[in-house]
Amino acid sequence: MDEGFKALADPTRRRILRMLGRGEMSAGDIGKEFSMSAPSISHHLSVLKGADLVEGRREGQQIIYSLNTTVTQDLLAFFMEVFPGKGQLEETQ
Amino acid sequence: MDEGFKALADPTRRRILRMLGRGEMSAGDIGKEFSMSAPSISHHLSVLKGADLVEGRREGQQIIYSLNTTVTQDLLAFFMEVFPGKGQLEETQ
DNA sequence: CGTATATTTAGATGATTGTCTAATAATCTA
DNA sequence: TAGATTATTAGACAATCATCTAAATATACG
Repeated sequence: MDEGFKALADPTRRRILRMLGRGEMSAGDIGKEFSMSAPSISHHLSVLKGADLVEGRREGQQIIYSLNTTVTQDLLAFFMEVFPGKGQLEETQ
Repeated sequence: MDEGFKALADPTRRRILRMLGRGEMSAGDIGKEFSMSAPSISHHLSVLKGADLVEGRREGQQIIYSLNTTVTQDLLAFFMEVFPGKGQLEETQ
């Protein structure tokens, strides 16, 4: 879970997760939305993959990335433990 | 919000948050549960305070720390945006 | 096969981070 | 006021991190 939180600590990676939350994308298409070199994006994708937050599959020349929700529960569980009763967004005004 | 996620990226700080989730504690009592110098703990508390995740008040010689939930919603909102429908822990098996 | 396209890997570099010891600050009490 | 206790600040250092360019890998297509 440490890797999960570390992966979330970078704004570029959080933005990538938000993008993938709207649907899967190729590495290249992800990179197009950032003013950053392709290797840097590849590095971030690798960190996200290492944290099991995304997964990638090859499709021809491209690699298609999508969310991997397997560790989501672990991350949320931390919030529930620390901030009980805040998980349901009940008190969002 | 960036500071919030950065603050969560360290296991010592997450453990401090869990401890404070069970009730407020003085800096010294927090430090006693770690094999780490007092200045290091103080540094972590400062990071947590800078991220608005905890707050501290002086009480005599001690400084009492407690959770500050003001940014919890922002952090949770990120999860909701990326992983919609996972917030209620409905699918926890 | 040879070239173009898509992506990753390798290696370098500057910035940030976590930790430590030593010193400082704030409060209490005799 | 002097000494003890609690906690922070200052400064140093090694490790990690985000980024870059250059090179390598993988696939597609003529």
